[in-house]
Amino acid sequence: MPMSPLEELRHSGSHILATAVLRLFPDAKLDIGPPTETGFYYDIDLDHKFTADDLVKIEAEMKKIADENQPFLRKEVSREEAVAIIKERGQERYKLGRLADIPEGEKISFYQNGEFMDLCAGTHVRYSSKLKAFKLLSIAGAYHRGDEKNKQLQRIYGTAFPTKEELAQYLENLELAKARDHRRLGKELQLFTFDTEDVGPGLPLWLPKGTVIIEELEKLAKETEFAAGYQRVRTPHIARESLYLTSGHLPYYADSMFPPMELSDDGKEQTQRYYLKAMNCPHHHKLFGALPRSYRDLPLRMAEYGTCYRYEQSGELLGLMRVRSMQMNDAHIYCTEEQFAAEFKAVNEMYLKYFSIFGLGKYQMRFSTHDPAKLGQKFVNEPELWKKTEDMVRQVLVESGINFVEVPNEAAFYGPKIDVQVWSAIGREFTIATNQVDFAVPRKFNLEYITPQNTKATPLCIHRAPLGTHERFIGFLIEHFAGDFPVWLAPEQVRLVPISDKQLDHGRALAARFHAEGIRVTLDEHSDKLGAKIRRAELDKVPYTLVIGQKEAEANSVSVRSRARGDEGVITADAYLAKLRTEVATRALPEKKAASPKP
RNA sequence: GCCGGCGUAGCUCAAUGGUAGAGCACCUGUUUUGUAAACAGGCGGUUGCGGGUUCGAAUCCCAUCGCCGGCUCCA
Repeated sequence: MPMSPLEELRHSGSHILATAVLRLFPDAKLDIGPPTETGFYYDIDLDHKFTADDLVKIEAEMKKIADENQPFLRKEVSREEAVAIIKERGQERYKLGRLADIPEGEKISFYQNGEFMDLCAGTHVRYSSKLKAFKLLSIAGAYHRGDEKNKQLQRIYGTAFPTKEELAQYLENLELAKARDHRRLGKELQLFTFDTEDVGPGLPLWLPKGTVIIEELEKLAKETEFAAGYQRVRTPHIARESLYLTSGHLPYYADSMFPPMELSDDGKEQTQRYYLKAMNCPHHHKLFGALPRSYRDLPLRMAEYGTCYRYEQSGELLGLMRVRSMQMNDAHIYCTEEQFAAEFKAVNEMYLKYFSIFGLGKYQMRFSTHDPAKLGQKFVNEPELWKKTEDMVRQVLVESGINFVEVPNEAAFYGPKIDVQVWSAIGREFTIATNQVDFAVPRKFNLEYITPQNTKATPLCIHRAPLGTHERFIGFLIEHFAGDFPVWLAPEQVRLVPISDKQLDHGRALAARFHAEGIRVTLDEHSDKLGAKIRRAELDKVPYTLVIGQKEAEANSVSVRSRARGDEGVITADAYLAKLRTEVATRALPEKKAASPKP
């Protein structure tokens, strides 16, 4: 596959990086150095631990190599010659394995620049001097071949662009992305906090302002689900071990669950194990099974914002995006095979409706299927059901005209699924929502309904969570909107700013009125100058600041300053309230489009 | 969990072996302000926690917890 010019440049950057590393550290053993979406890296095995200082030196050496204007030369060789070249260069530790990956019959090529020669399919820029705008960014550990059983190598990341201006722009964007990092904004805007000492890592505490967002999201979900014929249920946060043995989760996921609580009843020898729930489905299955069900009850749609706990590995925690306690926009739809397509389609449509509410334009639907080689291990051993349900899902996707990519070997153990991936402002990729088919677990729970023929049948189950978890979804929204939430979600919708203390009483009366209308309003009572109060409101990212001076107080009007549009002039308080009510009720998006940058 | 880096006041940061400091925030007073920072004073730290070296440790060493950048994982 030919590389794009940018990929060629970056790939050449990684070769030049390797050239420089070998000049400075001749003992380095090279593994692999490809271009990435944002730059390039090279994986290196070396006893010496690279430091930040080393990066500076390596970068300076790379600059020299670029100035040497080395041509990149391609050389095709036989497998035997390739082995000889690798050995001659003392790079057999990883490169022989990489050579073995090249299928018999395929061309084996090396690329040479200056004294450096690397096993490489290509392609490259013609001369090293093409590499003008580049920068080494970081050092990280990376397992050889991405397998944690293998040795961990040192990975040096860098990036390169055709021009210095583009590089500068990229680096500036990285800085801008930091400013909209949800961890930083969450702290600045007082949305949530962590107390890693006494509460624990990965366990977010929601401050009142963040809780407003949670409750607005739940309101949206409840309205939407009610309209779509869902029923709400509630279940406990814990269950006995047997529940997860029945569901089959325990053998697959015990490592990801908090260790069980052992309870002994009244000093009896026998103990009971309780687990914090990591998923809601088993509880919901119990609810389905709690009553006799008829085909007339189907499709039965059971919804709950369920709280789950997952023991994520410490290194995987990341702000709100990866946490150990989470509340999920969960629901399970029990239906017949005939109903499946319509239900699955309706769920996808609900996703799209939500995405338009949040102005989420850039997303990717991933259709995850099973791997036949792993039936009975990673996936339940039901080859026919896999095929049947995967065909059904694929058909719904195609019929709905939804763009998707199909990824084998990533299904849930109980059936195929669709994940919705989005990209955060920092370019990180997240699964924000999921929609899964389950043809296996209902049977384990002996879930049945009576068919029109008075026989018993097991329903299919659709697991779906269009708004994902509060934690991840809000983390994403913070970055998506850069903290400038639409008015309906904004923790503080209106800030009243009196020009002087003389308008304080009027301000209090107005605040009380707005509050009585259900508006989230505050009054700035500081005795600062107007400019300072405006600044404070801007920094707090309040969508509307209403300035009240002598004139406004007398006319019962307000001077409206919109965060998105600036000074909008004076209107009566009544007229403003009417506009605001509409904006909230329609869940209007902010006018200044909060773009979420592409990865 | 693994590799590397980093933990100083609510926040952003300074102090490199010799008395822990600044700006912002907060509180008080003065000011009464027309669309992004008025002025003055005050409060605030067992330098993440625990050991060690030293006459003396924020600073050096060990251990531990946490965070950050990646890797692995992600129902």
